[in-house]
Amino acid sequence: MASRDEIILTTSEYDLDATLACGQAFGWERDSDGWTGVIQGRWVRLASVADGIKVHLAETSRDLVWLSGYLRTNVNIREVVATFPKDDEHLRDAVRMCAGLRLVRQDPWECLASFILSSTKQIVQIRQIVRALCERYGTAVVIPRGEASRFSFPTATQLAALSETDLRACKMGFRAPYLLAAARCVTSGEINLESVGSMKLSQAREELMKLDGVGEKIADCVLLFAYGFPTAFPVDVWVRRVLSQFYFRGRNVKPDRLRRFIERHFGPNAGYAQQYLFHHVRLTSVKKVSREQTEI
DNA sequence: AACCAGGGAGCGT
DNA sequence: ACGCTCCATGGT
Repeated sequence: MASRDEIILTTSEYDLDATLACGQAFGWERDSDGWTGVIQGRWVRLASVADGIKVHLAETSRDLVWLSGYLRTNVNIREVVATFPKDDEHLRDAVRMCAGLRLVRQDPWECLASFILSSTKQIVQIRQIVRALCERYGTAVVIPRGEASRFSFPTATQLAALSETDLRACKMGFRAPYLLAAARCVTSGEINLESVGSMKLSQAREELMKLDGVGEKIADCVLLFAYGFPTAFPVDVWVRRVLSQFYFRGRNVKPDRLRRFIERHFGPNAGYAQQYLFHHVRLTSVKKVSREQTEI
């Protein structure tokens, strides 16, 4: 049968907006027709519909495993949430407020590179840097007639051939040497990103942290957002703040103690819990700021 | 205009 | 182990 370029990916309890805008992936662009992005070199536009996600492709595709694998539409989010600690009302509130927020499964190199660029940057800026990087050094993908051109995220090999000055043209500042060195480590085989996925969590974290510019937080982001380690738990300023507020009466908690609390408290899907807490605190914080501004 | 951003390296204690 | 400063850049 003739395949069409528009399909429905059936799923439920999937908040596409929250999922693609929450700061786990930086390559998605929203317009009035939905979210446009590139997955494994394929242009795709996604939009929420009643029974799932409407998928618009540039080229026909014999199956959508590459897409359902990325979006993790087969994950039963209720089963995930059911593993959260029962007596944690803060987490329950966060889940309720962020219903439908999901974790996606990104390409390891793209995720690693993006989060190397993320340090001390706001999410909007990270998106800008990533876009510049794709447009300058990525590869144009096939797009439907009339659509704006899009580029895949540059491979490690593509970036390894560049200079630090080339990268700085994308406004990444002091992160440029980190990204360049990482690209060259991956290209030379000094680090094997594929092998990281089969390691134990602690070993995988150590492996990623061998890279200059990759500390615990960035390593955990890659382990959670690309490799799908379910207990990886990135702790950034927002998460530190919300954990302190919810579980330590707002006290400043030392890193070691915080790490032990996380491992004991959140259970086998701690990474999802982290994302709910992160998204929740950012939503409430942004709301507070805009309210302050309108009241003045 | 000043402040701060999904951090990390390189120090010193 | 913790705490501090610096790093480059731009958005609110």
